[in-house]
Amino acid sequence: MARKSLDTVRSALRGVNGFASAQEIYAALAAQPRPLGLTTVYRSLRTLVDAQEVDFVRRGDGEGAYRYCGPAHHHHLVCRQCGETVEIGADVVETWAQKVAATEGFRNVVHSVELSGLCPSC
Amino acid sequence: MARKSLDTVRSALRGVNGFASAQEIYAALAAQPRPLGLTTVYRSLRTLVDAQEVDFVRRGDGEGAYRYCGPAHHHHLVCRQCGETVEIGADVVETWAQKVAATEGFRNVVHSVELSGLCPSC
DNA sequence: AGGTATTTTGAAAATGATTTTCATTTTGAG
DNA sequence: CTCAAAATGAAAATCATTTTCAAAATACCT
Repeated sequence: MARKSLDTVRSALRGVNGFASAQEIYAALAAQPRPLGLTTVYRSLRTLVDAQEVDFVRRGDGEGAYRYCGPAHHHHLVCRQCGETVEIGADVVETWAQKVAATEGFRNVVHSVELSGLCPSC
Repeated sequence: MARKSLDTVRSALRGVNGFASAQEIYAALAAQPRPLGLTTVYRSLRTLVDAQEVDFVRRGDGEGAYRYCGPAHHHHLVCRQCGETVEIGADVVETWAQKVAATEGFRNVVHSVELSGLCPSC
């Protein structure tokens, strides 16, 4: 499908430390010599998410945020005040999720865990 | 502030087993003898959330969902095919969340855990 | 009760992110 | 080079949510 644009979005996302919204990426690329249309940015992001190359979460205000994310699956603790994000390991949760799923007879279970609070500086 | 409408929304939410979006509550109340305006529904929900009487989370599609939340806090496992919902205890997660928060120095941490998969019948 | 200030409501417009439509451009195969 | 399929993006359409603002309900004072 996408070729050039996919690479563009991917590297834009890689260049970001943490999360970026589609709008932010679009804005960042607008300065570049070859800007991408908003439509294309959304399309590429979706492709990347489908390919599990990119993580997708919702910010508190409902805006979607994307992050380039290697193969590993993990979770975040985000400050609801300043947006500061900490990556956290969640082995406990992983195992728990599997166990619960098994107990209830559910298959193909995926989980999403969101922790939010106030970071030390807020 | 609100008086009648607050009560209306509160009981509408109580009558729901699980989560409901503002739009859903509005639609449900539209049938009632004294319907509430959408604006008022949103206003009341916000008030209830501020008062910590109601829980707020974002569904995957970005729509906000509200749940009347007595003292007990629990989680769900929902079938992505038929919508079947199972309530699950998550003591493990509760403790884990507290520990992680403490480790990172975050205060006032709330967590939301969503598990979804295919239920036995699907 | 009468009158006025304050609060509550909700219809309609505004916002903002995301998706769709669709015509144009680019790319690739033959 | 030519034609068809894939990719692109501008503009319109969606949709949840918020804001605006004027009318309606309620409270308060005399």
